[in-house]
Order: sequence, then structure tokens, then C-alpha cells
Amino acid sequence: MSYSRQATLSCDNNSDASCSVEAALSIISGKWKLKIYKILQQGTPVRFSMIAKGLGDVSEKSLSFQLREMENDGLIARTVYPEVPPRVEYSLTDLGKSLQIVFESLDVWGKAYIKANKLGV
Amino acid sequence: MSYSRQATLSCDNNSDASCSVEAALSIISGKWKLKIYKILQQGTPVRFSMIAKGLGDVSEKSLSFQLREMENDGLIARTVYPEVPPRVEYSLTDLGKSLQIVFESLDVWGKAYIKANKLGV
DNA sequence: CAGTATCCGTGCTGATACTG
DNA sequence: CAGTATCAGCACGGATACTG
Repeated sequence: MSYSRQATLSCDNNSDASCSVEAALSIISGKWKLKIYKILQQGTPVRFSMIAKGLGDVSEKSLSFQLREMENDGLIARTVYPEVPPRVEYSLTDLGKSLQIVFESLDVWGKAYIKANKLGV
Repeated sequence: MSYSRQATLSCDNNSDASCSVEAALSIISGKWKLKIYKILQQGTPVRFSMIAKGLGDVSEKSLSFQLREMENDGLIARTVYPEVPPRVEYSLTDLGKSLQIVFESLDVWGKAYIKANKLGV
């Protein structure tokens, strides 16, 4: 891990009210996080390779990194089964599930935006 | 302008429902956009230099770029007064104002996240 | 299978200098 | 005043090879 995070997370020096908003944004921002979320949303734990397959063209490193960030943020749970070959399953935590309403809000606005700007195609 | 946008915008090839969410995310993602939004939220049009002052340490190029993106996305209106010296004022459009509820949603979740992860300080 | 290590390309962002 | 042009740095994400 050569770099960590945008550092907007803790907002130590915050005198503004946008701290929580920026925290939320930094957590859900990431090229694959939304799609990972959608995959895990089904409810049953999903294996690393299955997530990779669901995403299509993600590299192992990128997927691993995004998953690790989501785990560190408390969005997903990582369960390792001490088997051979190794098996690791990921699932949404309650905190992760609570993102649902945020995505719904973004979905509603996104649709309104697309409509307003006539970006149908 | 040497580069344009992350290209997740139009979602031409979308077969998934996350298109609108990603569109919304790409639009509000940007180092200064949330703070610009907060400044313009007061209601009265604000001049370029006043926005810069409100942000503190943003470069002119970065601010200009963020404003241009927000304008292109229909979030803010740009009014040029043909005076000397030139005066340009920015204000939120109705579409921009409609982001309010999205930010509220992010704010609520962000607060819950901070609480869950004990990131107070 | 599920990663990690290393290298690398690109794009976002900033600093500085210049213009109408 | 309100930008634009150019240069530069670094974070991000990807490719490939290697490991427990």
C-alpha cells in the first residue's frame, strides 16, 4: 500500500458543517465501490473471485484495495475460511446496508439531472 | 482545457441501474464543489474573487475549472457584467438547489458513520 | 484461490505567469 | 477583476508477476 487516503476523512480542523458530507463522499467515491455494493446487496456473502467476475475488468490489486478500504470504513465484513484453497467471503455490514438510502437519494437526483440535461443517450 | 471528464457521465453502454448514481457522484465529486455549493447556497450571487476568498487556498485555475464544470452540469449560473473592471457573478440554478436533499442525505449518513467509527477527533 | 509487490500511465489539482 | 496557458506533482487505478 503505497498511498492511503485523501485525508478528508477525520476533518480534525473542521469549522464547517460539510465535514460529514465530505466524509460520506470520500467513502463512497471509488471507481468500483458502487458496483461492489450492488453485488453485495443481494444479501449472501460473495467470494473475491465472484466479485471480480461481477465487475468484469477490474485488476486484482484494484479490487483488493477497494475492498480493503470498504472494510476499513466498516462498510463490509471480510470472513476468511482457513481452507485449502483459501476462501474469503465479503458481505455488507449494517453500516454498509444503511448506505442504501444515500444511493437512493443519489439515484433520484441523478435521474432528475439526466432528464434536465437531456442526456438520455 | 486539456482533459474533460471522467466519462462516466452519459453511461451510453449502461445495462445497470447504477448509472444515475454514478452520474450524480461524478457531478458532486470535486475537491471544492461542495464548499462552492455552500457559499452559493446563501442565495445572493457571488463574485469569482469572493468565492476564492471563501475557499481560502484554491488556485485560480482550479476554481475556474470547478466553476466551469458546475456550470456545464447546470448546477450554477454564470452572469457576466460587461464592465471595467469585469464582474462575473455565480449563483445556484434550480437544479443546483435541488442538490440540497442529496447533501442532507450524505450529511445524515456521514454523521452516523463518524459515530459508528468513533472518529470524533 | 486470494491475495501482495512492483512498476507505470493518466488525470486531477495546484503554482505561477500572462491577458482582455 | 476574472480569467487562460503552461508546467509540474502526486494520487489513483491498472498490468503483470509472484506468494501462502
